[in-house]
Amino acid sequence: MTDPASVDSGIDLAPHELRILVAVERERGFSAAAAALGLTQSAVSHSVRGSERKIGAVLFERGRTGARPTAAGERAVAHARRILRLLDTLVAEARGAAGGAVEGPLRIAAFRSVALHLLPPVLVRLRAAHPGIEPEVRVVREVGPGTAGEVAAGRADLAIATIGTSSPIPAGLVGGVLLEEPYSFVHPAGHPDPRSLPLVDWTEACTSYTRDWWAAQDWIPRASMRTEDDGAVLSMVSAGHGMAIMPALSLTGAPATVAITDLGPQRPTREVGYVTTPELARSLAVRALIRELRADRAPSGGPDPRG
Amino acid sequence: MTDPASVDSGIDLAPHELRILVAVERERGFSAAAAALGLTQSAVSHSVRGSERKIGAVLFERGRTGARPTAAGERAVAHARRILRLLDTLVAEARGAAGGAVEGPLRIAAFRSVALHLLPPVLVRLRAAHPGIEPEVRVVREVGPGTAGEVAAGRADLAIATIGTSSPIPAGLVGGVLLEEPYSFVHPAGHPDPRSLPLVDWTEACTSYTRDWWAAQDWIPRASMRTEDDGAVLSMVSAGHGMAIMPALSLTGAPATVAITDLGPQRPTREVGYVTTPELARSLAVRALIRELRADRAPSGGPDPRG
DNA sequence: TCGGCGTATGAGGATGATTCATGGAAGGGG
DNA sequence: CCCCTTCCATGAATCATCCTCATACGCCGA
Repeated sequence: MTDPASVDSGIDLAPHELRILVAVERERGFSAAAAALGLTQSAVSHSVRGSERKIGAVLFERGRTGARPTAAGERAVAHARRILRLLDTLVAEARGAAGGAVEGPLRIAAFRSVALHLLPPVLVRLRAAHPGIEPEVRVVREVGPGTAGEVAAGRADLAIATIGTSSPIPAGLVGGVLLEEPYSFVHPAGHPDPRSLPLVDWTEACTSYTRDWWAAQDWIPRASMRTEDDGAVLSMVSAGHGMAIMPALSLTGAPATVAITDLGPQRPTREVGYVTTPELARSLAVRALIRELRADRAPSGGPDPRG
Repeated sequence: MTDPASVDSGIDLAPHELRILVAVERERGFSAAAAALGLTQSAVSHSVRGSERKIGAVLFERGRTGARPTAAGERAVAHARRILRLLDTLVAEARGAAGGAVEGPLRIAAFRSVALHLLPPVLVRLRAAHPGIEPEVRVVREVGPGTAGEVAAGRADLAIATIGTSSPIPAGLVGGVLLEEPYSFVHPAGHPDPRSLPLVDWTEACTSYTRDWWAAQDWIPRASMRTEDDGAVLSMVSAGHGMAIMPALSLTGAPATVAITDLGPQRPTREVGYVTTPELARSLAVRALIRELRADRAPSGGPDPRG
């Protein structure tokens, strides 16, 4: 401290310190973070204390129930995540530039219907083309920050998200539209008057997309029910308890007990696309995945919106 | 490689290793880098060797004349600079969040006319709003990678660059347009037939912008001369040795010995904007600078292109 | 063949990270 | 009220890592 030359030796945080900060924030506690990292609680305590001394600010409020980040801690953790990701891409890109194969983990955030029905064949082809890539799909609710929020927070490399005027690509991220899928009218097969059934909705339903459509209809649902996810909606409809307006992806592999009716040219639609960071968009693994996603979309028709 | 458990302990490079890579690239040699960092040549050699082992690629070609980066090394060094910068901002912003102030250096790359005529009032207001910020402007020729290249290489935090179809924002970076400035016809005041004078050009002139305009004109310059920069162009014109087509910023504070003629509605224009990395776009200092840049642009008219 | 200029390498010491063992503080039952 | 659990903090010992010193290697030009 007294010697100015001694300052330059250690103002910056080492990667393991950054990892510890991120883990403490994620696990909401020192002990839990230590367990998650395979370290001792003491090591985490020492490391956080050292980081705080280097930075000169308290990063976590320690309490009875664990540790929660302060305002300074929030910022530090957000930067830490991005730095760690850049460190990974540094290694990956340098390897790639050296002529090596594409390899390493690839964290994908997707909502349920995409993870179940769109990604599997894509990832099969991706692994066939690039055996070194290890895709990890995490299902994320498309509410709040949604899947794109996972990318923004550094917890995912690429997100499959609904893209539109009401949910644009977040600032600082890049992305593109993969497919525009129509909503269809789903109802129990053989029901005499399915429109009299209550409407079954779910939390992630993009109501803003369908609201305009409802407003233009001459019939409105008798009642409405809300369920957990689109799979549950399909179960309800299949059991004859209601009808629903669902996007095509959620209807993939629907049982024969439900009937699907096209809503005609005025039907509502939603656009599904990918979102990633500009950095990762340049990485070979992410580009390979986007290529496969596009190749998957291509046979189903539609012009290429790519620039 | 043989022990899988040993892999997770150290794939990522420590800050001091990144610093050494950057120094070797800058100093073009291990010994010179060691001297610059106050280390031993042996330490640099060990460190680079360790980094190469972790990455799995040769980063520098060693020879009797020193060391030069390979393709993999180029990428690694560019990432290293950006990571080191992010580490600095992490500390600075965490301190700021705790103390309430934004502080630290802010490296701006700009071409000559912007540095002379656009930035000064902006930086005055920036320093007034955030006394802790220390802006450092570096004048960079807008040729080759240009100012945006400085950001991509991690040598600047934000670049003022010309943005257009022929020079888009580089992949992996983000940016926005600040102003669209017209080119004007500059000639010696009082000259009877300025169009008969030779055209004075300079290295950075965005000839692609003006070329189309020339093609649509019914008069072509008699001859052309090339000078060092736009300031020299203005001197030549002022001395009566030629005429030129120059953007508005370069004409700020032009002497009374030159006359400026508007080229009418068909005049060529160029767009001037900022370019930064997605990570730094989230930092407080960069955001404050962009805010002041926008505030400066606003009074001169034009809609806000920002999303 | 010999300096001069680069880098590579091995051994030893300093620096720092992790662990072990222990202490303190705050709730929640009995 | 006491105990028990669950957190985090702290000090000393252990262990890994980084740095330096000394030296070896390769390459050029005189």
